[in-house]
Amino acid sequence: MTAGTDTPRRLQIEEVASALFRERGYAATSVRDIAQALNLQGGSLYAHMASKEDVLWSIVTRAADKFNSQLGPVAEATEASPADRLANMIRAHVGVVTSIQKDAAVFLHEWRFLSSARREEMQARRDAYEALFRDVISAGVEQGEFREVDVKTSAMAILSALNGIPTWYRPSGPLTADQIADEHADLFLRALESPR
Amino acid sequence: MTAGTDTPRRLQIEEVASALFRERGYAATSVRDIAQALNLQGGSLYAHMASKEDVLWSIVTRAADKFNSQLGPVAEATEASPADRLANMIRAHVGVVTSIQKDAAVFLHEWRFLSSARREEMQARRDAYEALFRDVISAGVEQGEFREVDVKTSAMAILSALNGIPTWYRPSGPLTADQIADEHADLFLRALESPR
DNA sequence: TTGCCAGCCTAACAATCGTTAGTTAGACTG
DNA sequence: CAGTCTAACTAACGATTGTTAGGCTGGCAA
Repeated sequence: MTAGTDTPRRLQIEEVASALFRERGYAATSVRDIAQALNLQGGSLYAHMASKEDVLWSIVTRAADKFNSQLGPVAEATEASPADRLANMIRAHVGVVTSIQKDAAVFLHEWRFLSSARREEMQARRDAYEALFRDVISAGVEQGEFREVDVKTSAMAILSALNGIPTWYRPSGPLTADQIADEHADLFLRALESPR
Repeated sequence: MTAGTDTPRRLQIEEVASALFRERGYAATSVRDIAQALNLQGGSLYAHMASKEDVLWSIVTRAADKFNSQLGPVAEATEASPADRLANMIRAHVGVVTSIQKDAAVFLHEWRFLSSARREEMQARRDAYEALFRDVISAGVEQGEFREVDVKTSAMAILSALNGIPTWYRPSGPLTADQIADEHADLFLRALESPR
């Protein structure tokens, strides 16, 4: 009988798989690699998972859920100005990529190895997420708070910069996650704001 | 007898491989996949290449050479101010990622599948390249042209933003490569420059 | 004590992997 | 016309892939 999807063993598997997927990539990580990291045999994993892709799916959806839950409230706080909202969105996004660094890296780079149905679902979620950034930039431009930048280009520049963080951030480094978040918020607000 | 490394057939192989490595990833692309795209059998490729990794190496080094040759002169033009130099570096980098988009994407994402000796060599080249950006930012801060930003964080933000371009840029899109280059140079100079 | 069952093991499966070897058809070269 | 070279073919190799099936074991419930 296949166990549930949130038993302790299953979570261990996902944790180890996340680390390996990140280091070697999903396609280059074998089921036996994952098992070995847990001192198990390859076949034993199938008491806890339905397939290798299932584990990837768990990691990716959990990360996606975290991004949405952390960023949704700030993005929809329309009582704040677009500039404040964008700053909070940047800080929230950096908070996620630094707090679940491994999962975030897998979410960002390995999601395309999902089979087509799941990949398309995730693509749609990513599109919607990017739209949150385009919308707040758009609002800022319309209200004159931001310069007349190209909205899509600016949004992609911001998200690409933030999504690069998991590849170079080290918790033991000289800057805290909060400092990195503030630095990015500062950089991009100055990049966008209209001169006073 | 193995043919040379720049025969027409070899270049075709590299072109097709570059497209497939980009779409599916190096590890998930088989030699037979590459052969099929050229209407050949898998084994036939070995008349033109020593190994699958060799093809990746060709693609990656060619891209790295292009980055160095395009950016080196601009980065070393110390008669220009740091701000001007950084703007030119950004435009040069965007020029490369848009002109050899496929190869650049492979260079940026698949280089880690090289075997260890080659991977370490490429890592060193990447480090040196990133240092060009850190150095110009550093110089700008010292001369007061730039604010007192965190140099490493700013450099990574810029490079991550620029390196994201190959994943979303479409030559048929509304913006030309030059417009995208200018937009990024503009964004990041405003982000860094001291208020007047 | 008995029986159950989760959790692991071993062994094997069909498919596919990168790569090698031997062969063949056709186009040049003398 | 004979000889050589090129570029492809087919076939197979050993290894590895994801996955399945069946058996063993130790601890808990009745």
